[in-house]
Amino acid sequence: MSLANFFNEIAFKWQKEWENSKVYEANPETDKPKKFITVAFPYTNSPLHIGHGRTYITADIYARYLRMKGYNVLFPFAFQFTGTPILSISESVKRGDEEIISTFVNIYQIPKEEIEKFSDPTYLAEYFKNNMKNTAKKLGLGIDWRREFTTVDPIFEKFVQWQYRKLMELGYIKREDSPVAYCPRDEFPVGMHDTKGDVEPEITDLDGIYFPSGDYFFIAATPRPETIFGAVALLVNPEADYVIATDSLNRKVIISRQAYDKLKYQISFREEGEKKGKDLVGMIAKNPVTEKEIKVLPSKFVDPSIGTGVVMAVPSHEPLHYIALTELKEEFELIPVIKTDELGELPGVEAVGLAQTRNPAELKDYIDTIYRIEYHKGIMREDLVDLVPNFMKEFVKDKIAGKLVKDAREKTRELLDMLNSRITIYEISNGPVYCRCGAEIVVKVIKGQWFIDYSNPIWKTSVLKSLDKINFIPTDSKKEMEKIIFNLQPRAFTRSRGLGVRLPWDEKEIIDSLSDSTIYTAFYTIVHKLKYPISLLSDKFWDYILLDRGTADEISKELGIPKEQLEEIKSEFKYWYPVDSRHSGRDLIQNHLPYYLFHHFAIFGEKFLPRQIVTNGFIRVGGKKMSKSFGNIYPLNRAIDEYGVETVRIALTSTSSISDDIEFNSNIAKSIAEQLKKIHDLISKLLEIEGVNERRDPDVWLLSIFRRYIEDVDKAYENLDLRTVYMTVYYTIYETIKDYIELTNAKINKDIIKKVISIWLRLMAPITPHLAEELWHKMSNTFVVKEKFPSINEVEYNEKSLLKVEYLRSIIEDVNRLSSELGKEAEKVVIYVNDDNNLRELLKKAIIAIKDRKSLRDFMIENNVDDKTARRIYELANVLPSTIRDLIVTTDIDEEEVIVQNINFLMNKLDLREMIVYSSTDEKAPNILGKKDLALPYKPGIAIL
RNA sequence: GCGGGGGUGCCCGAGCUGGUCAAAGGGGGCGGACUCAAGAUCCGCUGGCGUAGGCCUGCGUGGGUUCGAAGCCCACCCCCCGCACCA
Repeated sequence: MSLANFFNEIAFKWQKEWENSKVYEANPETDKPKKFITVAFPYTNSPLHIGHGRTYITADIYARYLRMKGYNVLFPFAFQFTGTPILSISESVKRGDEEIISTFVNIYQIPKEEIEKFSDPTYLAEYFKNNMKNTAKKLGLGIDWRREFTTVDPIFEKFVQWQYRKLMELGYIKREDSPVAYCPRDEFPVGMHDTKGDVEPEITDLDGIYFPSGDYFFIAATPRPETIFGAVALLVNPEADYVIATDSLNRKVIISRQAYDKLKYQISFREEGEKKGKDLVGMIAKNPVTEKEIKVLPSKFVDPSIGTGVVMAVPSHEPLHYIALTELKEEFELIPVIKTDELGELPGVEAVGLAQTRNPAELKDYIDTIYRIEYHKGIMREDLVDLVPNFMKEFVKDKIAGKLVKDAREKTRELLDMLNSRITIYEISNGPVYCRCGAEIVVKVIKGQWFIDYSNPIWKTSVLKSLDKINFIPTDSKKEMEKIIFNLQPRAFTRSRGLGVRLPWDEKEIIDSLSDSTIYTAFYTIVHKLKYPISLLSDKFWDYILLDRGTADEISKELGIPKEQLEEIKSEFKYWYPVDSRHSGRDLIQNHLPYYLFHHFAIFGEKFLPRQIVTNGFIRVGGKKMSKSFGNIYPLNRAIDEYGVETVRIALTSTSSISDDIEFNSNIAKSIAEQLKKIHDLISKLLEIEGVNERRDPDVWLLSIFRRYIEDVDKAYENLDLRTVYMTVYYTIYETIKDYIELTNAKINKDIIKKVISIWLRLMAPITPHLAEELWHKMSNTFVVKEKFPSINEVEYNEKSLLKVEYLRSIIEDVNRLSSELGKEAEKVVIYVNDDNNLRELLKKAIIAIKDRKSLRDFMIENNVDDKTARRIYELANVLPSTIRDLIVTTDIDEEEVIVQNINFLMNKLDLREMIVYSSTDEKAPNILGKKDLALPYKPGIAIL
């Protein structure tokens, strides 16, 4: 049987037992302190993968730890159905999309006949919900499943709608026009999951500037509106088609056909006529700010599909414009607009000279550099004032000339707006991007899009302030969160399609997934008790339960729900809330977690913010972040089958610190599995050995050292430093017990080993509960997962015994090291112990001084020693094993006596024929190999013969 | 640009509350055992010099703090990730 199967059989057995005994069903117990642990729930568009696993197992470990520490722990779970991807996948399946279907077949091994049914989005979501739930159970997550729900449950919809009516009342909802990526054929906004090759469409904005030309206006598109002062010509593509259209002010504008086809989704244009590009050439236009007359010229560089197909030429700052104009052999002016220290007066001209090329592709680096330097370091020239007509001079002088480009750009826009000469144009910057239906994605401006106003200064400030009340793990995540919240902008929170909750006041809109999942953790506390007709769950109901408004009598009368039931539901909410620890992946710091805090604050106020937020790093496979495009998604189920539950639980959570990414691969998993097997076998064997009853130094040493382990592991669990827990519990303790067996020559003390194993199993129970349970039942009939976490009071602590054994171990280690280095077996060993009491005292002082970070100089002055002695003693303090170093501060032993008492033990252990101990101050003792002089306190001189 | 995380030996990768750190663990390489042989498995070695617990070089580069720096501080170079309506 493989190791994976071996552990999985154990695991599944105990999972059944726990379920039968309802170990994880939590109900309010008013006399017991509670802990409420939640995780960010999964989106049900595919099975759980090992990335989910990390967050869920971490939370599970924490929940188990807290339960053992005596808390009443609630750890619930639910499923996110809301969102458009499920719909997109479903539609793709219906369409027979090979890419999607093969993902399900190859990565997730889903049967074909199931996939066919995915054309029903709800079926798909349900299918993956059940699949996920199964996997969660297999993982051993200790969840109270009575409280599971999905975000399309009618009760949940009621709950979310209540929340949004509250936000509306509070004035946190607003409407604005908003650009989105849009498929013109399907007629809906698209995201990454809707595009061919899963490309996220990115939107940038450009400025369209109106240049009057007789009865017409050319609209030139530019990313750098501030260079308008240097625009000395307009360029059009002579081969392209242009459209004449009227805008909302009834002006006749000219843009390319391709631009028109895209911009009609953003701006209300009405097509009036058509012109060839070459027919536009020769027209005279006017620069709207300088009012200079400029020519319309032909250039093949102008791409009619970019911007508006009309370009304002600024040869002074744009190398390509300079090239285009010089090639036309036209006379033109060079008007410098921006000055910088790094670039010359006319960067557009200079770049062409420097690059020694007229090829646009080769000039790209130069152009990027000019853009970057001018934007970040450039200053608008003072003489711009001379270029503009009188009525503009004051504005240009005050707001633009001499100002940083960064600021002047905004002011130039203002100027153009005052002249009614500017529009904003949106473009797909990484285009062309195609919809799965085949059509090219465009940008559409949605009129009156609903927004949540996260930029509201009072709301934002309150949330920022309240961060101090929350414990962040890792601590650095708080800083990150602060910055994100500080920069948080209003968020468009509704979509036109997909599964989810309808917006209560605009029922064709669906509240998007991140926005319906902001206070849903409150829902867990009561969902299992809400067995009422939907119609009864009015706003008054929620107000009473969650906000304590109104009286039970009043609500009971109005809704016909018994008063006692209302009171019970409310008190359950009050018992569990707020969340004590919220767990998620690190990526949610920039969206979900801030929203979670904003909404909690808005609805409940500061008192119900989560007490702690834990964010973990990602899981990498093959050195890369898991993603569909790398094809390296690792389903959790597969990992469990291949390596076993306990191995997966460790590999995904405990092999590195919480903020770091974890690499998951078979080598690591295998070595963990092997170690677990070793532990299993060792404990099983120890429980069978007869053992002795006498109590010797190594016995006391073992107990004493376990006291330290309890302390360390307890603290590590509390801080979710699972790496330390893992190293200590699964390796250090294992080695310690091996050492103990060695030290006692396998004559173990029965009671002591039982006690120590009991502690060991309880220390490992949060991380590997199944293994712990299996072994625990060899000693007891109770559930280890419900036992108390070990306390240091369970074991005696004797520093002297500790030091004695550590000292003997260090001698054994030293002798072994020396003899292996010499390449000869030790037969006879001579040991010199240093019993110079002054030196001992000094050493003790040095150890304390080092701990207190005292400088060498202070140490010298305080103890009246010279530089050389001080350095030597500092060095000695370093050389000592850390356990000994710590112990001799508070206790000491007579080295010679300890060795003499244990001389048989040492000789036995080292396989010696003879062993002699001398004191280094004994003048009669021979100085073999000069080792007598080498002896130092706790670091004896050793001669091997 | 802003924000986050990094640069470790032939390679991957731990360590990063300063001291058993010449630096865990793999992999690769070399040598050995087993084998007719190959594979698998097991053992040893894998910076240099030394061969009595030592010295030198060393954790991106250059400085600094300290009795002591891979770890802390400063500067520089380089790499990766995120930046919104997407779960």
